[in-house]
Amino acid sequence: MSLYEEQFKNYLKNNDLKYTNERKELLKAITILKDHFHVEDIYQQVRKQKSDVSLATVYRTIPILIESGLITETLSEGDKIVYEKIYNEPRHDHMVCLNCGKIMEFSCPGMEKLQKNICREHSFIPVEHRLELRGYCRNCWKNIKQKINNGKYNQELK
Amino acid sequence: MSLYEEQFKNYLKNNDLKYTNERKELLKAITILKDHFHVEDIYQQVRKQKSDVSLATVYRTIPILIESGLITETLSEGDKIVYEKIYNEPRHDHMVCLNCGKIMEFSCPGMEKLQKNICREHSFIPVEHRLELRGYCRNCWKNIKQKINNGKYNQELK
DNA sequence: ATATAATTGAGAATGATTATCAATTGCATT
DNA sequence: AATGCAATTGATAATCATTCTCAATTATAT
Ligand SMILES: [Mn+2]
Ligand SMILES: [Mn+2]
Ligand SMILES: [Zn+2]
Ligand SMILES: [Zn+2]
Repeated sequence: MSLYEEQFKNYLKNNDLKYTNERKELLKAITILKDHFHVEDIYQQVRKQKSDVSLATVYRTIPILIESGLITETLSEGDKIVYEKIYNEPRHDHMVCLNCGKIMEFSCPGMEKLQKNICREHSFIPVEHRLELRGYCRNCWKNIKQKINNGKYNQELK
Repeated sequence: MSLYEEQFKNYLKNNDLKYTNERKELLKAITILKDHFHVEDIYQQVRKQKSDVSLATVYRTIPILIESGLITETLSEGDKIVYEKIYNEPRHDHMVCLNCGKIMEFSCPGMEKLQKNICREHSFIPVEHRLELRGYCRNCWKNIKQKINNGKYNQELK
């Protein structure tokens, strides 16, 4: 039994929740998914596993996966929420390109330290943080500069 | 004419947009609103001004207010988005209490510097950032500790 | 005053998420 | 292994914030 499964089953047991086939499939799905994913990605992955888990159950299970420390809500793009695995994964924050939507990861221990100081100063007990840098990735910025030089920077970028 | 109005009218003119009565009322509304507010707060404020601006127009105007640099999308609580004024206001970030929802502000120049460095390292051109610390405010944490001591920390906190 | 493109309100539509509820199932206990 | 029961599920309806549609209105350049 993987550490992932161990962690999940422990959480379920401690909360009088059952380890159902659907939850087994959903656990498998997120272990397979890479990087950042949407609710719909999870749903599509269980379907690839030839399982009939309903979308309602996907939604119902997400809070459990979060509570059990396996995934987290990373950021929201428009109305869709982006999730990712966090169990045994290194902490990190995100840069999002405003043009192509690419998500890049980085980590910065110095920043964490500053955050802790600030919390102490305000008697605030931190549980989690979310830092999102929005701007333009190398490629998109190159394209934008080009269009500006050609006088084509009217309305649309893409 | 206030700086606020000046800024707004300039933006409108530069983009072939009209300075309508509805936009006048909405501008007035956000100058009156304090701190962090929701779409519904803006709508309620224009109604207090005895104006019949429709909710659709409130939604339509928000992107314009953002584009013209008057307000910004600060954070999202659940499905509702929280806005605040930024014109001539000092930059800052937010702490949100997971128990009572209180939003506290802070600023940290050191953090801004680190962010710039990271962007440079990744050839990322930053436009804006959003940092949100989630945890428990002084009061809520005090209550929580008390309940733990009394063995009452079963499910609900509040 | 006129022309024209932008704007508006009302209400329909969208789309992600949540709630409902009868049928099913995991699992602790005989 | 059979029983009992609370937890779970799928199907589908409901929510609710936001966006879209379109005919009627309005701001602004000339
Ligand atoms: Mn990530
Ligand atoms: Mn603020
Ligand atoms: Zn990009
Ligand atoms: Zn609090």
